[in-house]
Amino acid sequence: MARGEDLARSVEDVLVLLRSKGGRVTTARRQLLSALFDAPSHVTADDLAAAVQARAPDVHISTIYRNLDELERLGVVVHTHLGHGPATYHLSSASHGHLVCESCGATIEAPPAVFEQLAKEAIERFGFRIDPRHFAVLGRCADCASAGSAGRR
Amino acid sequence: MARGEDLARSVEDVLVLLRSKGGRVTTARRQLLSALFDAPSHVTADDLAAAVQARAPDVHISTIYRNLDELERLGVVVHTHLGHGPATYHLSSASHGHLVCESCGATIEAPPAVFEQLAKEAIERFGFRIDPRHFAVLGRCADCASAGSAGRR
DNA sequence: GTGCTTGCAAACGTTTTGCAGACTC
DNA sequence: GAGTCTGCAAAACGTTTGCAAGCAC
Repeated sequence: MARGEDLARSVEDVLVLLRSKGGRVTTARRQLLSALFDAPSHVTADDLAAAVQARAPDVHISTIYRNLDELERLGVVVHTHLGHGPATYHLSSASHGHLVCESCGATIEAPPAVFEQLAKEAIERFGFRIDPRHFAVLGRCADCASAGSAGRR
Repeated sequence: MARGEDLARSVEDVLVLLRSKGGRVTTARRQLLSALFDAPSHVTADDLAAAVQARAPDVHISTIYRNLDELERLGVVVHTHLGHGPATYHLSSASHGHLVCESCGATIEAPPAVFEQLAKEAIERFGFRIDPRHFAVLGRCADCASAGSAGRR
């Protein structure tokens, strides 16, 4: 059960983990990790590519995807589908649920406690173990809700 | 506040609603609605296209998308992003939350009660009004969870 | 040297768009 | 007849893949 998330405290930690699984340490990987550690949460693969390319221009977006995949397999990052649009990625240590406003796109990071009761209900009723990191709860933020029911979508 | 969902009890109801907004009643729309009323929940645009085309072969997938959009604007249908893959649509009257297993893809329809506490927390903490119809909660279903932590992804 | 990783280009599946013609009202 | 809706083709979008060359070990 010991997983990447426990060990991934720094870029170097992850590189060690990677090497221990027979992986190689490359510039692309080092830069991607560095971008992930620096990034605000909710970065898209594209954002990450831009950050990486600022320092290593030749790194291709497909390499970003491949490595994000790899890092996810190691448990170092998770990705989330925020409603429409591209998936967003972040370190699994920065785990949290998301509340995304359908009107204005604002994203609120919700502490796990908010999902606790839901998690409990899901287990009790269906034996279903939710993973609150992996999806977004859509709705209306305070501002948009009070702006009236005007403007659906 | 009176919205499509309240009135949309049958294909004809929706057509009336449509007409009242200056829309026209066409074969494509009639068939799409009929497909929606017949369909199990969680149908993709493609599924709907297939159902419609069984009776009206020339209806193009782009028409399906355009009309689903329109119907969503009217509040008659909602769409949901089930993890990866295509969006799924259903009548908003058939509203419910979704629990989707990341391992096996099983979909559990959860009654609104399951989301009640989450809804309350979100409002209290953030003034955020959740829309539990519009997203999926990912995790592990009972079978996959008990099958051990084997098989991440 | 072995074999994991990469860049590139090309494909993928889903969804959106522009347009001219067809149809509803 | 006015204006909405349609089919079609083509593009957009995010993502994945095959391949040969390149690099870490």
